[in-house]
Amino acid sequence: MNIGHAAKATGISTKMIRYYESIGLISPAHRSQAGYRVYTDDDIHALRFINSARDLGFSVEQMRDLLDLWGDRSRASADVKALALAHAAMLEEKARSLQDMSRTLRHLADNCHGDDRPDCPIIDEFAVAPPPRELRKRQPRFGVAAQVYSPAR
Amino acid sequence: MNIGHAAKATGISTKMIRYYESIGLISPAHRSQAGYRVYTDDDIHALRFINSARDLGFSVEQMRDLLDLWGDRSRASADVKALALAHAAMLEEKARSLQDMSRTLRHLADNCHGDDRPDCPIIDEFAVAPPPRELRKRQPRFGVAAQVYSPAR
DNA sequence: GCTTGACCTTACCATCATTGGAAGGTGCAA
DNA sequence: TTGCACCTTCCAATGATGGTAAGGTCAAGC
Repeated sequence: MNIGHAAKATGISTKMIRYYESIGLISPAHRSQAGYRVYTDDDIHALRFINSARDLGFSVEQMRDLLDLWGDRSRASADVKALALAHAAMLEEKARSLQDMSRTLRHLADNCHGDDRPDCPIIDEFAVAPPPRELRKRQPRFGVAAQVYSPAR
Repeated sequence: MNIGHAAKATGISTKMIRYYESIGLISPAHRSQAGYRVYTDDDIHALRFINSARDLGFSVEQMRDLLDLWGDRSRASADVKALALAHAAMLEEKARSLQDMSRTLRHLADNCHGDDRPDCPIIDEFAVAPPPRELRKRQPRFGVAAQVYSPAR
């Protein structure tokens, strides 16, 4: 199976498959005589694993940990569970934070006429509110896959 | 007021202030004889506005739209409200998506012994689940500030 | 006046996951 | 043989941010 076929079979683009190989997330594929990458069923299995983990918001580094555990069947269960639960907690925290943002925005919008009058608290409050000396700790500017916990290695 | 002072007054790093200038989000600051950037109260006002919008998850492009509306007071209210509500809706959708991910993970973890036995559905289901021919449309791989709506220009 | 240290300047490079393109080689079918 | 779809590697860009290096400036203390 060549890389295009593997991409269709796993939902990961050929670009990303090569990238994952280049960063060592997956082991280098075997090559045909012409130099084409050739994928076995086991490779496909691993790529599907990666695709699922990616859909669940795991970062590449987290996937690396999961794949290590996968390879090390003897100690998989407990560690994987801990990793998954920690990740779930982080996802929930992100979700809460997004909801807070949304609530703030809707609150501002509620006090905005929405007609042609120029005064609108969305604009005014934004500008007026002083940045109080970092009580709100600067969030890592967000991307779901940010590493927030250091996983059990 | 020079850039360091402006940074402390607004909560935006000097790096980012220069960056925002370089991409045209803010107009170029006046310069002192020595070439130092000099900021007026109006500039500080704009930077605070940006800081608040950033905290609410707006992308640079979205902030650009908001700043345009800010400058164009005659039609601000309705457009800003629409922009804010659309953004709020997007934030909620992201939050829901994160919660779905979390729920899936916790569900998998529930069926994982968490002891030394090697079988753990977190691992097994990941790998087994086939990637059904793109029913789940590939999410834009997430960052809160992704442009999802095209704002009223 | 000189030194010191804190600030400023520009210009790069790195990050993370991903996409795009260019330039060239390969496989297969008509 | 031609053509097209696929493959290869390499290089660059994205967005928002952090870092660093090499050099200029300012103000205080001596």
